[in-house]
Amino acid sequence: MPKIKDTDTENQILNAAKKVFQEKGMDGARMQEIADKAKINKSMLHYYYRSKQLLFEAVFKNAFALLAPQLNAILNDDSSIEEKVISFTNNYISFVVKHPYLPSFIIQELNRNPKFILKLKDQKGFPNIEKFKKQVVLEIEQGILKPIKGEQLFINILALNIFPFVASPLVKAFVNINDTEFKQLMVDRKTEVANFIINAIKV
Amino acid sequence: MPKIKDTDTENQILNAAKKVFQEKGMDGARMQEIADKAKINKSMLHYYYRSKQLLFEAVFKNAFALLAPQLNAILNDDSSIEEKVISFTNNYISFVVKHPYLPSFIIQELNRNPKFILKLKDQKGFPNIEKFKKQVVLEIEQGILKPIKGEQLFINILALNIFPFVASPLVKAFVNINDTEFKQLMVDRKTEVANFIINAIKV
DNA sequence: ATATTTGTCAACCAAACGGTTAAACCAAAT
DNA sequence: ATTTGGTTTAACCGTTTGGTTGACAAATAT
Repeated sequence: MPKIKDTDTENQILNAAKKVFQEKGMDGARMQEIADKAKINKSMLHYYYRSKQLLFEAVFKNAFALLAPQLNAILNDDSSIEEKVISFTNNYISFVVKHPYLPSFIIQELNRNPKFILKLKDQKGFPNIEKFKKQVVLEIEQGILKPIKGEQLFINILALNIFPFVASPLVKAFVNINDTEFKQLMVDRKTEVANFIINAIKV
Repeated sequence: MPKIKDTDTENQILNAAKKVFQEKGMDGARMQEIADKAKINKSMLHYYYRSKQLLFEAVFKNAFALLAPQLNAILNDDSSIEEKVISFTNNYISFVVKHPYLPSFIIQELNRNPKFILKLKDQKGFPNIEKFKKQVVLEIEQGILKPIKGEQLFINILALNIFPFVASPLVKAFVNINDTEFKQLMVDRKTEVANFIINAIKV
């Protein structure tokens, strides 16, 4: 071992690759731009990650690993559905503000290559809906919730939270607001969406 | 070999370009693939549309022109909010089944180039939310609806309807269902989503 | 019939792309 | 002091890309 494990370059590359891939997607990203942003020679990209595909997969898995815990919070936690809805909508907005390109990046790239998710599904920590479904059935039996399928409720929660960020240019144009007003509208949604869902499902 | 009155070529090109662009996006699309699919020489693409960018814009505007009337139905119609929600959720699913790649195509490409929507905003027929907002205020005053901002309600309606199609690979993986089950779930949503929204907003 | 315009194609082109190579570099081990 | 082996670089390579050219055929105008 000649040098003291110099993982710095590898990290610079991954950070630069994150930015470029998440902003431009696999097809739009250029290896040269990643190298420039990481301030290293283009050959280093291949030295550390062999190919564009493998570098991309490193970035993608990294991004997905950030998103998964957010979802597991609502799927595997032991609190009530109502509590889950409140905490999830609250947390998710803060999360997206930190990683603005992340949700649309994941969705866009999975649309480009839907088979890719199979590689992720096997890994532990991949969100699983079974516990959530049982909980919904139970709370309906207990007369807490109106009848609804767990799958549909989960899709609705995801949709109301994720969609405005994924489709933000469209939403801004339709609602006819600028970036500042949009940001405020999203902050308002922290309580707005939770109330909306709870009104919809509570008896 | 030109046959009798051949404006047909231009249409073949546009149809092929629609398929390729909507499936692979601007960056992933290849002019050669479009030419092959249209069964014409690659030079014809430039003869009729000058550049990849202009061909793409033709496809994009065409796609947007299909989506806009769907949204105007909920924004400018004279029926009640409840009726609008029911008819929109009902119609939208049928629409997406006919044009599966369309919503994610529009969203993806606007994320890639958000400025592009400014070109569309000027055109007449571009969805405008003002009438809808006034209607929401009115129905709240009349005691029909619970208090909610028109913008938020509109975003929620869009989200619940559009999101599952835009994020279909993700949804399929999380809910752990195959294509057939997903299709069924989407059909169920025709009534499911309408009920969900109405429960959430009706007094 | 002849000339002009429009439509079509095969061949070609320069630039950009992802990836490779071979040599230099440098800190630790001998 | 020399060897060693991971690290870095400039130059290079084959392929693909969007786009162009020039010749030519078909349709239309004269």
